[in-house]
Amino acid sequence: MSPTIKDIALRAGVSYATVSRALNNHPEVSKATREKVLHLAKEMGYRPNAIARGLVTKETRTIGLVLPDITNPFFPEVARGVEEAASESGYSVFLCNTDWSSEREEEHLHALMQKQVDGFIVAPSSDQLTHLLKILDAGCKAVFISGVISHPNSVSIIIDNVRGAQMAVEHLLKKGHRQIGFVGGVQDVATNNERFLGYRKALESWGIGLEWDCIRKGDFRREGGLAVTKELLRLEERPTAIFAANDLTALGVLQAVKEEGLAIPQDVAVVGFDDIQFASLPEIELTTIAQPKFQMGRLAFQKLLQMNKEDGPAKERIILRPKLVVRKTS
Amino acid sequence: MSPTIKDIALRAGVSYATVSRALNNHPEVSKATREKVLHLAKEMGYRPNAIARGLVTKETRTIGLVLPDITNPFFPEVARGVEEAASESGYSVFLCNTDWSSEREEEHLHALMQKQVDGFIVAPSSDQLTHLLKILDAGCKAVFISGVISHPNSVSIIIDNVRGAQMAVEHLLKKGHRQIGFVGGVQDVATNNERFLGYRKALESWGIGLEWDCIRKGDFRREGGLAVTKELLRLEERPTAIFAANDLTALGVLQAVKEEGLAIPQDVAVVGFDDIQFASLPEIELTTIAQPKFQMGRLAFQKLLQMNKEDGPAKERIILRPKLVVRKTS
DNA sequence: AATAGGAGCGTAAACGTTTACAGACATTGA
DNA sequence: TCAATGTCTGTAAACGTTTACGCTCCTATT
Repeated sequence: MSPTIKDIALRAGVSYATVSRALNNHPEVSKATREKVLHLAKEMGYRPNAIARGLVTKETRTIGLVLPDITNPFFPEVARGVEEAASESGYSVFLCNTDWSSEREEEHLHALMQKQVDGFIVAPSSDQLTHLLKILDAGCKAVFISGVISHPNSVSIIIDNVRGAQMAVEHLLKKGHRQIGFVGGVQDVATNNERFLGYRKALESWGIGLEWDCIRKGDFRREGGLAVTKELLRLEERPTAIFAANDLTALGVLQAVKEEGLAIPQDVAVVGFDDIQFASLPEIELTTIAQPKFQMGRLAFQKLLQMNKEDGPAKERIILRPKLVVRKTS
Repeated sequence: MSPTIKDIALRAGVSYATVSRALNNHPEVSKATREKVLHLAKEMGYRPNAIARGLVTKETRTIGLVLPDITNPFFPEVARGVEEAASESGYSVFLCNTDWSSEREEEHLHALMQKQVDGFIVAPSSDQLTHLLKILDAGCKAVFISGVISHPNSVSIIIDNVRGAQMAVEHLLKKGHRQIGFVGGVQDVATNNERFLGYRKALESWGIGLEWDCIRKGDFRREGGLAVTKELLRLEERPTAIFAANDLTALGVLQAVKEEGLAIPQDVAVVGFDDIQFASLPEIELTTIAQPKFQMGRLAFQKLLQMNKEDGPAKERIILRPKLVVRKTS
């Protein structure tokens, strides 16, 4: 179908090894033949077969990006960073969506390994890390976004979730709130656990006891935040403020508050986490904790590339600083 | 590193051709050896090398998804549909982002071809279709989302943009508006052109002349909608309603109207296009034209698969029906 | 004039699979 | 008993590259 290196060799009257060398700018080929080959290649519409090349070089210039929910605006932003950095370096990226399922995550990792990706960027879908460790032990390189794994073949890029959550809750405390609810995300996910921990720490450091009634789990999506908050608001002692584990959840919280006929932030203050682009809409103006999503994506790819080049063990942990963005919901 | 078919063959005491047959469930291998091979494969942690397989079968079980802006919530929804359908069938998907650049689109297509993808799903970034036609002529299969290309190797899945825009504008007309602005998206994109055409048709059929001052181009993002609408609202005869080429733009329009101190929908009514998930937020309640994003993604993959199986020329054109969703901004 | 070195190129092996073909052996039917 | 058939397996080629090795000239050095 498409011409191969042999077809070019035939017409150029040289061996196909020479063609390969010419195309790859190896020095040991004469100017004359290089030009002849290059010209023929263009003329014949030659496209190198990356599969064949990958088979021998053991480098596919391909990475896997495994995300829990591409539908959550936090992740596309990260993905864009990854994709941009990757394509600048001539890499392509496989996108995998897990729907927060550890099983689907594992399946995807399997598939990607078989496709011989040069590395993984994964935002873990659960605390079930055994299959992640397995691929690292198998020699694969990976960088983890939001979720830390200590392994020589990996680097973790995380925001300080505990600190971020603490900042969020302290902000509410400073505003005078004492009854602060927590609407969590998917259970057994590091992100959620850490943010909950930050919530606890903030309350503790202010000498406020945990009110377990005020602590609910959602699903990191709007629907969960909505449903769970409705329950919260019907408590006898309803919270005067709510910290949501992420912005999507916070949007659900806002909706619930509104539907219960309460005012924001007068009756109930709300703080989210992520600072997705929709948090800044004038109709929303959600107070939240910002993370450098796009940069995290770029950084993740850079680190992965770096690990592959100089392949001394990395085991790095990059901790980014969260930033409180105060808007109108608090 | 990882064991190959030959390693298994060695330990099983058979030739590696037999191992291959056993692993692929070929009928001509005895039950005994099949079981021995399968058992050894599991024990040794064998993972087939999809690259090597792809080289001989010329099937990589891999497709390319080329999108203009993964950051626009419309596309992740489509992507999720594609991804889900793909992984159900054992396919992986390359994600490519073009930032609405025709050049980057072409670069991505190049790269994907070299990686021997089995097909493309692309939402064209411009009306510059020559490079798309080129890959089709080269024998690649593709399905196009929102953007129609007539070629035996392609099928197009589009929503009837003209009709949708018409519905949007007619809705505004019925509400009594006569001065209706159009805030467009990126220029020379089919989606934008068709929606503009629908806008014109609606006005014409009601006998209303085009007011070129009321017609502006944005960038399919919030920023564009915001900036451009500010201009619109400062016209002497400012529009009483605005049709935005997509929801992201509409969000910018809403913001502009708000910042100009005008009321929605009393002073200015707004209709968008896409029905992204954030359009339904209680704080937004954007009237818009809905498209079945997730289903479009799934369908796109199915059609692509189908083209590859029964490879008679397809040249299909699937036109989906838009749906007007009336909310509070009109 | 002889030799060393280098430039340019070809040969062949390798990467890990799939698969056409052929061979070995057992089974069946006459 | 022999041929014919069928079942299972092995051999080898192929997919499109890269690259180690070696060969042939040519040039420069002594």
